[in-house]
Amino acid sequence: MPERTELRLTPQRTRVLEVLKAAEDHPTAAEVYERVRLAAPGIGSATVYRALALLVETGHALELNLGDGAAARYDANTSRHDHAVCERCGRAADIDHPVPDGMVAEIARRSGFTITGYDLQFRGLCPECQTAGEGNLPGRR
Amino acid sequence: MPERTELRLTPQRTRVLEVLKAAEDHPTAAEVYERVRLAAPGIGSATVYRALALLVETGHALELNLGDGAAARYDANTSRHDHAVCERCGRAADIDHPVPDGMVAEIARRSGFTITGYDLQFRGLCPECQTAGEGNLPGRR
DNA sequence: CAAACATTGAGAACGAGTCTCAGTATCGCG
DNA sequence: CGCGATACTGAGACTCGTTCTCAATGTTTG
Repeated sequence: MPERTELRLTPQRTRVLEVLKAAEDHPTAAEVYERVRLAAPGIGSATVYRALALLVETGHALELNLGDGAAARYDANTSRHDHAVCERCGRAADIDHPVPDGMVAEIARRSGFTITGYDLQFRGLCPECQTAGEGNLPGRR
Repeated sequence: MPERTELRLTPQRTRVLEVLKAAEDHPTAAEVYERVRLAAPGIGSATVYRALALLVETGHALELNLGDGAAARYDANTSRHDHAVCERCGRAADIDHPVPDGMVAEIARRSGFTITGYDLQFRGLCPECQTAGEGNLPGRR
């Protein structure tokens, strides 16, 4: 895999990376763009999208696909981890419990695919929503 | 739990369901639309999208979000299974190899979530794209 | 310094999907 | 059967997130 490692650190890219690192949540590209604009109003969306792609490519960020047809989310925590997504409030908890290598190998063997990775999200109710009962969900579609 | 149970089986909806059931692959909505048009040239895309949403809602089909901003895909096989997605051509193969219950229980215990299910997609290269080398990808952007 | 190359911002273009609207089909009921 | 209420349809305009194009600007290297 022709991994790209080098990246010219322009002011724009620095800001994108800063926003990502400061983010407590897992912002979408559009959200990153919004936040970067606060600090650098003149920046173009194309630049932010390009920067994000570059950061992912160079291993400085992860792109998460949390299903649901939602837009990809970005995460400056580049270590491998999965998520448990609350079906009620949308909160995502980090899960650090990889699928066993043996299972991946077995699936590769059966399917004929060369497996380079996987995305795994658990669905359920977070502890808060379990106790909160059937009341007030926030404005999730 | 199924909010909506009734569904009027119009000719258009019947065709959409037929196409889905006949599909060996996991067509996107746009592909379903194309195929339905072969049999019913006058049909509108809105009708197909509406029919697909309805089929998913009534439990006759599954909607797969295979990540990466790709279009949703539909599957008339409504039993639990996962997918391996080709990063090159987008094709999805069925994977019938569930995550062990023990692992799910362990994750529930550690995270405090009540886990009701999970979505798992493997990424990689399908057999065809492995042998096809770096040449001719289909019209994937 | 100058040519070669990389990066940028603006906005056009794109593709998937949704919405609106007027017309048509179907249903329920007297 | 007749008729009004309701559901469904097709066309196409529209939205939204994202990518592309391109001229301008910045940076590197010889």
